[in-house]
Amino acid sequence: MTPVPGHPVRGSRSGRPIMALLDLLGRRWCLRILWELREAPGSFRSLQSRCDEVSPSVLNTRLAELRAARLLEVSEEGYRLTGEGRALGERLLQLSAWAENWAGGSEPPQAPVASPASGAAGRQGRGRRGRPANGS
Amino acid sequence: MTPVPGHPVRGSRSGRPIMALLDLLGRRWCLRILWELREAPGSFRSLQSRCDEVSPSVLNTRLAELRAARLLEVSEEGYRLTGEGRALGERLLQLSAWAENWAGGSEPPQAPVASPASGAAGRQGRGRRGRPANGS
DNA sequence: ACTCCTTGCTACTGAAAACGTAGCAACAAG
DNA sequence: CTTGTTGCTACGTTTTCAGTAGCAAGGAGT
Repeated sequence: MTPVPGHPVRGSRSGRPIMALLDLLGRRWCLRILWELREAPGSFRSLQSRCDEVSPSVLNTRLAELRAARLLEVSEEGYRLTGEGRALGERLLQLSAWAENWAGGSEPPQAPVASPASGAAGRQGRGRRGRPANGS
Repeated sequence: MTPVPGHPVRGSRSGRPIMALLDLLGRRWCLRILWELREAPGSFRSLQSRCDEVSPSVLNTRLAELRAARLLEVSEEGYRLTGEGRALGERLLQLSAWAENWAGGSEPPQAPVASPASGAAGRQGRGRRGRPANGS
């Protein structure tokens, strides 16, 4: 089910547009697809290669969702953003600007914080303390 | 593995910060968590209820990732955004503004476009035409 | 017409991520 | 000591993704 503003989505039945958007954008490859199309429209297969060879099944699913959400459409030159999609793309561009700055502040990729690994959450002992979280 | 700007992430080995960000934000509940914390800090369980009872395992994973990404930290009042996190939150606010407009244009929730259902992609016949995609 | 190639997309299977529920340790209050 | 809350971990089920194979519908070349 494609999230559409105005009615409940995964994780929220409020129907608030932002929730529909957050659900839609929170799906894998969705942001990336918008990002790629923001630069230039493209065919299915071209888009697939630009998105690091994403599997066609997922790509097709995302494209269908994004079309249902009216963020992109099909044209002679392939898939491209709609007017609304382009407007959203502009916002994403600002995210990129933020990300550049973010990168500047976290260069040292030398085990900065422990990541919870793959599985469910992590390992470590058992319960924690009784208050906030493990101290900063 | 928590995506960090400066080195490869899921779906992109370019190391571009925007890719790390797109990967991070593309994970479920991530955007929502930032959104909720943007309004006010909160404890683990409070955050869990605000995020529609997200399962604690995923929440914990996301919180760990977001902390590793330095977007949020732990304080007396619970989890809260860092300076960078707050800056990102501002961008998300703009997304909300966009979403409101988006909602205005797509009110009619009466089977506007066929969603590809749950499974892999969809059904329908088999192959399509040989050109762009199924008409707009 | 007949190959050869490209494109859009579907099918199917195995792997990874998310869900959902249960429950423990560490306090705090009564 | 009992009751309640908080931060999380465990783990079995369900959903989503990934990966690969491949078909139908053109188009180009011959």
